[in-house]
Formats: sequence, C-alpha cells, structure tokens
Amino acid sequence: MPQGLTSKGAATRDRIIEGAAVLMRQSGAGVSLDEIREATRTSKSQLFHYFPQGREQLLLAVARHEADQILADQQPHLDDLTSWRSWHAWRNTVVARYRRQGRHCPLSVLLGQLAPDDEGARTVTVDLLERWQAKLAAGVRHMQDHDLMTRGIDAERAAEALLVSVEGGALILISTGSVSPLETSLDLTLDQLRVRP
Amino acid sequence: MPQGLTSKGAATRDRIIEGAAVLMRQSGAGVSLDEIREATRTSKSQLFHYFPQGREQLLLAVARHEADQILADQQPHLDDLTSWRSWHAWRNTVVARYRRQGRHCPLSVLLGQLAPDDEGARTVTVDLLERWQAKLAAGVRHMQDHDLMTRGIDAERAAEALLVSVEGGALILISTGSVSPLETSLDLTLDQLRVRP
DNA sequence: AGAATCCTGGACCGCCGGGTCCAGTCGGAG
DNA sequence: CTCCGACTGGACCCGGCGGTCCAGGATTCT
Repeated sequence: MPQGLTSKGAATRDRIIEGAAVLMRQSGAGVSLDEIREATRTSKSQLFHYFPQGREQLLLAVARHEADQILADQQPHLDDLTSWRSWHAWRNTVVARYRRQGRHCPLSVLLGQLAPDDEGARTVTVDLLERWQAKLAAGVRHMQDHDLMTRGIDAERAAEALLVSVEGGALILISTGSVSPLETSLDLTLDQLRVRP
Repeated sequence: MPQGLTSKGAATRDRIIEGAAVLMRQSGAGVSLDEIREATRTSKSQLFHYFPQGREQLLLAVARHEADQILADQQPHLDDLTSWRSWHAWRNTVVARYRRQGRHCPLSVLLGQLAPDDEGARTVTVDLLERWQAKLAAGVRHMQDHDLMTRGIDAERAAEALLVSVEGGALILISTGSVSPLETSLDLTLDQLRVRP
C-alpha cells in the first residue's frame, strides 16, 4: 500500500475490499482477480496499485475485514456479558448470525484460498480467536465475581469451551446445514457455568 | 472409473489415492495432477484412466479415503463405548490423533480444494458426521441403559455436542496449534454426561 | 496363437489467471 | 496556471495446470 493516499484513493481501496468480500460471500469458492475487478468496476492496475503484493495481500485485507465483522456482529452483547440476560442475548445473536449465514462462511472460504501455513493468514485467525476469547473470559470473570456463574471452572477454560462450541457448531452448520448442534452445544456449555444449587 | 478392472489396475488406482493422500498430508495446500503423477510414479493417462472425470473425482476419492481413516483411527474404542474406561480411552485416542496431526488436517485441506457447494464433497462430510454421530449416540445410549450416564440429556443431542467439541477443538488446534481447547471442551462435555450424585 | 481389452508413457493443447507496463487523466498544492 | 504525484484503463505477457490423444506394451480369455 502506497504511503500517499488521498481520500479518493482510500475510498477506492475500501470499495475493492468490500466488493471482494461481497463476491466471496455469495460465490463461495475461489474468486479471480478479474472477477473482483469486474465486480468493483476497477482495473487490473488499480488492484495492484492498492495491493502491490498482489492477490495474497488483497485476500488478507478482505480476511481481516471479515474477521472484524464477526466480532462486530456480536455487539453490543459481547462487550457487556454482565448478566444472564445479556449472555442469552449474545447466545441468540450468535445463533441468528450463523443461521442467517447458512452454509457459506466467508472467513473459512477466504482462509482456504490462502496457504494454510501462511504467516499472515494464521495471524488473522489467531488474532480473532484471541480477541474473542478475551471478551468471553472477561464476561465469565465478571459473572463469577458476582456469584452468577460457578467458580469451579477457570474463566479462560470456560471461554475456550464456549469458543469451541461456537466454532464447532458453525463448522457442522457449514457441512450439514443444521443449526441444532450449535444450539445444543452452546446451551450445554452455558448450562455448565450455572451455579449448582 | 471403468467397469473392467484387473487386480493390477485396482492396485494402481489404490496407489494413486494413497500417494495423493500422503502428498496432501505433508504439502498441505493445493496439489497439482503433475505432482500426484510424479509422487505415484504414474502418467497423466493413468490418472485419467482411473478417474475419467479428472481432478475432482480423484480428490473426492482421496477425501473419502481420509474420512474413513478418521473413523478407523478411533477404533476399537469407537465401536465399544460401553464403559467409562472405554470412553476415556476413546477420548485419549482422539486427542492423541489430533495432537499428532497438528496443524494439518488432511480432510479440511481436501475439501477446501473442492467447491464447497459441490454435491460430492458435501456428501463425504455429511456421511462422515452421520456415521460418527451414530456411533457416539449408540455409546451414550448404552451407558444410559446401564445407568452409567445421565438420562437427562437425549443421546442424539449428547452425540451432537461431543461432535461439536471434537470438531471445534480440532478447528482451533489447526488455527492456533493449541490442543488444550479440544481437551477442555471434550472433558467438560463428558463431565456433563456423568450421573449427578 | 490370437484377439480383445486393459494398462501405460508421454507429447501436446488451450485456457485461465496472476502479474507487468505504459500511456494517459485527475486533482490539489504552490 | 502549472506541475507533480496520485489515480485509472486496458492491452499484453507467460507460466502452470487440467485435460486430450494416440501409439504401444501387458494380460487374460477362448
């Protein structure tokens, strides 16, 4: 990405990312630069003007965009997991999001395009998971501090388990089209955090 | 695949599948027919002789092979989940398998190569999940019948939740390289099936 | 033996797609 | 107004890869 960048240039750059994201969300599989070029009404030279390292850099930018979107979709609940009410609201938001998304996970498709051992691609995923887990752990810790969740399970572990439920549920949703595993697993895991009578 | 197929032909076909599987397991990402040809010491014409529909058919065969392998790796425990001892043995086998596998899931790489909405690819995954879930559910049911697991959770649901733990844990292992989420989630889910005192 | 069929080698083709280049146009700073 | 750097269009290149083809070797059956 060039150092000088006028507002017009920034707008074009964003249009490319957003357009590519939309394209991959619907088309699902591998997208060529020509398709992106056509969908965003740009030219080859613009693509390489804004992403000099080519395809990989572009896809990485789109992946980061999608990763941010995933967290943003869970707001405002994800940042305010301070009561069972908000936990349930969060749970419903997540389920609704994946139900809506159906069998097309934009991020997984994206990462499938990039080399799995590529450092950049790995970073995007790891960053997402870390941010996600941190927010969940904060929520669990707050609940434990107020005796609303059991202290028998370490907050970080609980957050890990919740993440596994969401990711695993989403993965199975992608394969089978069924949301019930996601719901079941998430509900069971949450259940386990309830204070035992 | 041709109708006539001598034992020599079948051997070559198997060699191609096995060789391609090994190749994808180590190389990780997209594999070209030329690489497969070289690794299996065959020629282009053989590849298309045994897989007339070309690359897709070949990858699909490899994917089926890998899916079967996943279940086979969990034997004999998966077919004998009749005591807590065997459940734990199964749990350890699964964890060990994914720990060994590390960040390279052959099946996910494979399916990433094929069009995600391809009917054949979908079938491979769905079949695997269904067989897997059926075996887990059978185990849970057996345990419930002998009052070794709680009857409070429907056997199919329990199997779904276990699957989510394994798949989600494996997915996170692939991304982050950490096995602990897999272990945590699996253990928590199993815990929940214990009969409450 | 001989024919029918399966199996194998490898040259060849065509296209798709990432990447390059250059000749412009635009837009704002001085 | 003028100039410079950012921005844009699109023709072009070229390597790789999936796929085709045919000629010839190996097998098996009658």
